[in-house]
Amino acid sequence: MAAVDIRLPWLDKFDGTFKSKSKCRGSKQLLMMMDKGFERGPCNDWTAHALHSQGPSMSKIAELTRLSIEQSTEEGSTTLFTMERYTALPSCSADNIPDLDSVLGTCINDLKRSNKKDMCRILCLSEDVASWTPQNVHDWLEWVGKEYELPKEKLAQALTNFDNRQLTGLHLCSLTLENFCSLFPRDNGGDLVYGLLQGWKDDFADTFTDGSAYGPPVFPADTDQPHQEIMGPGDPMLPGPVPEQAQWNPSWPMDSRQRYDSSACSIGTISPGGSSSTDGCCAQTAAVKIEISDTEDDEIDLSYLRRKGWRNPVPTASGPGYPKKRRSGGQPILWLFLHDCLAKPEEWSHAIKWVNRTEGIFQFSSEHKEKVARRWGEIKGNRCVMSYQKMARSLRNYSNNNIVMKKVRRKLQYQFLPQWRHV
DNA sequence: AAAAAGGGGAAGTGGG
DNA sequence: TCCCACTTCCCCTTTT
Repeated sequence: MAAVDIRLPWLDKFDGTFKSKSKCRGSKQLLMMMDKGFERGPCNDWTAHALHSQGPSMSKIAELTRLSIEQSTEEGSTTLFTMERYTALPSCSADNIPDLDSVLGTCINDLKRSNKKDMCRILCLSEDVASWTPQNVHDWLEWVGKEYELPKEKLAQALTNFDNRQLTGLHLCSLTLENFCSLFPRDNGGDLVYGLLQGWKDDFADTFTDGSAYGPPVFPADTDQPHQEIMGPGDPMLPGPVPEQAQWNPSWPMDSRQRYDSSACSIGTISPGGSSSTDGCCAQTAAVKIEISDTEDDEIDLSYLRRKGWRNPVPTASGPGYPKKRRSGGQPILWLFLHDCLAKPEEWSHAIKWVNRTEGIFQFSSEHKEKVARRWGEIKGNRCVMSYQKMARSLRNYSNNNIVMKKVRRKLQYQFLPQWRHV
């Protein structure tokens, strides 16, 4: 097997000296080595050299870190893994050995944060979305539009919509996907922008925990509070005093209006304000619908997403990772189906449940995981009975697209990546 | 050592 | 015809 040298180009931004060097074999040893190599503190730099016996895991690392692998030298049947000068290490202890995912995840988040902080400086924005003025909202949308090469006319139209309503950052935080897309249509890239907004909020959420902004997530499953509409009364698009409940509440994604008619086993369109029934043959399962206009005239080329590689760091043979447009009547999507199961703990918690809702980590039950799989197979109308093994194969494909990752060394645990933690 | 879980290549399927 | 999002099969590795 060829040696693989992974270099993190952006690490050149960091100064510092190496603090530890060691070698090991196998993932466990790698983690232990990391544990020893890491030291608490804000600026520990390190170099880790590990000899892996598993080639595929290197591909996974590359996917996780949006890196390309350059094969360099042969070294027996091992793979050489190199990382250099990594800063902002997670805390480590004997009881809390970081796994590679979390370490690299921290790495990536630091970079994203760094970029966003730069962008905040350039645009004179607060990192706290909730404190943005209407002008800040305008500037941010404009920047996103340019950064992601959204069509100019469509962007201008959306900017006008936001400007006319003088929406502040707090309003922005409170918008449901549906409401957001009524101002910035999906076909014009609204869902992309909304996803970015969620990622932006997620990345800085822990910075603003005093309740002044969007506070820590509260989920229906975690509380006895009923699901509340988070916008004020009347026109949800109108600015004005935002009620206390208008803090960002990730319960938004499970708006009951965003469900597809599972009895038809297809993703349909439900008009805003309407309701959908989950009665019928598939009543016990309803995946979250993503409403997509069927109007061909309004369709735009979504290749900008592909060019930017958003959510699809590593090109795959099967194409980019951005969820494809689905027309009314399209096929159900697995990760949406899982979201829906997770949103119904009273029905599914014995088979699948959140381990950490904030982090998007969920787990299948060893005993009842097949039930989820069977249900999925029924919804898909498969010829054969769906098994967990086969469903898990599909889930593993999601790792190519950075939608869902397997939690390393956590049996039956998976994690939605930030953009996909809410639907 | 055995079972369960994890992993990935590759070909197939069906809808749009 | 092509693309996408799986599905299916198979076989190997890792973990428990």
